[in-house]
Amino acid sequence: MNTEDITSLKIPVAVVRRMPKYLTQAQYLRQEGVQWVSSLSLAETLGLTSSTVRQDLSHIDFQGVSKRGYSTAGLEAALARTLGVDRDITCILVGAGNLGRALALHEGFGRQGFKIVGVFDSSPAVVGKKVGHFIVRPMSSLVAVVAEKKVEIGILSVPHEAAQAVADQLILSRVRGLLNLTTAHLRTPSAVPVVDTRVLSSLRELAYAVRSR
Amino acid sequence: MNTEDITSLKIPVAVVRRMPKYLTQAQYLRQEGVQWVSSLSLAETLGLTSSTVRQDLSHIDFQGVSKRGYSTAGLEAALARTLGVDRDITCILVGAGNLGRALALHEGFGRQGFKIVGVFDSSPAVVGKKVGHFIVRPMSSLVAVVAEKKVEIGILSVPHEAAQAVADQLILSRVRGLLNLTTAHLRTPSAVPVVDTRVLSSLRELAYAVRSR
DNA sequence: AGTTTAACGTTAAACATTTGACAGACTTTA
DNA sequence: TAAAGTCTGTCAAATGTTTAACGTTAAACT
Repeated sequence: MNTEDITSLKIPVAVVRRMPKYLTQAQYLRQEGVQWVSSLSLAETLGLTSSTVRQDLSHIDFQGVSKRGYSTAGLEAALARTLGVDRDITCILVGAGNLGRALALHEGFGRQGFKIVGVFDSSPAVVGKKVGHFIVRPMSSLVAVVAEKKVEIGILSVPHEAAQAVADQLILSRVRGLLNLTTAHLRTPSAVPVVDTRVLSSLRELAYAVRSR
Repeated sequence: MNTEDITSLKIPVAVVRRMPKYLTQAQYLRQEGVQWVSSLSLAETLGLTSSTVRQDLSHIDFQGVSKRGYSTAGLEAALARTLGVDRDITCILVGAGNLGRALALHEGFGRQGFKIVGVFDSSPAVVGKKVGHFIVRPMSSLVAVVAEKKVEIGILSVPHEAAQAVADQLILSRVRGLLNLTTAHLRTPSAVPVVDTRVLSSLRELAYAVRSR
């Protein structure tokens, strides 16, 4: 046996968190027609050191070129492959309140490969209504839709109180990961990763930064 | 001279990031009528170790009690004070697209002290329209509103391409911090902190977690 | 062709964070 | 009033992350 590909063996979480930023920037530069980018210039635009950038990019299966830097197109492709966003990912959204509807209507995620294939809500008042081109479905149809459409990711935008119960239903329906937009902390089996995007927490973190001076 | 209050001297960022979670949980428990909470039980519900919790809470100006733990009400108050969210914070929102409108309509932030006092957009097609009880204002009125209402925080939900320019305008208008909901990386003077809430980055991070196995 | 030099990739040191361990404090119980 | 037991606060070790430094590679130029 052979440690042939160090690259694919557990990338540090701090690095994984930065990878989407590199990807966004590589994508942007490539679209602007820029062909090469150096670790220093990436660092400057993302507020990091060039050393961190080089260290981070050493985890992906892609080489820079002396005196030029990294090819933007190559970097974009390699990062997308590493993150697993080089193929579409099907998602469903649970909770068709203001935030849920905003996300369902936002086309950017779809363009980046995150395809929403269903919008669910537990409230009979909302079920059956249209959100963009979606018709809001009842929670009872969750399991069937996840199975049929091979849904990988569930996006939660329900009220705090309902969050854990909905998360449990999503896990039972066999989604593979959760994006949590609620303020609740979700408990899941370790095979079902959760990433939190808490706007309220971010506001509070910002309050500290603004006021502790 | 005297190092009297170790508590108020630079709390590690990792700790500041967790404080909003402790606050949310303390608030929830207090509302449920729970009076005491131990570091172990906080740790279990938030997915941490009890050691981390005790270490973290030692940074706030509040003491636990042997054999009982922390008073939920006391903890809530102390955390709010430490984070600076014990008084209202005025915010404005720039970008009245789907996401911006959803946030403006979301009442939860207001209940937590983040008072939105204005919604702005650069598009003449949107200016003057209503979003909830707000009338969308033109960017030209930004400086005056920030000064008049003593706005501390600007929330950005504009398209990627416009983000830096809008951030610059917000900084000139003298907001003290930015919540960035765009995919752009914002460059600001160090006196103006930025906290990012990138849904797309979170989705990508989740893609890695789901697919790298 | 050879030299220069910009940039990468990697190492190791510095720094930050997390964790386990335990003394001491306080409540409870008898 | 004393003993038992539980939970905090803190220390120090372990782990994880960031950074500077430097050898190496290959493009560009003479």
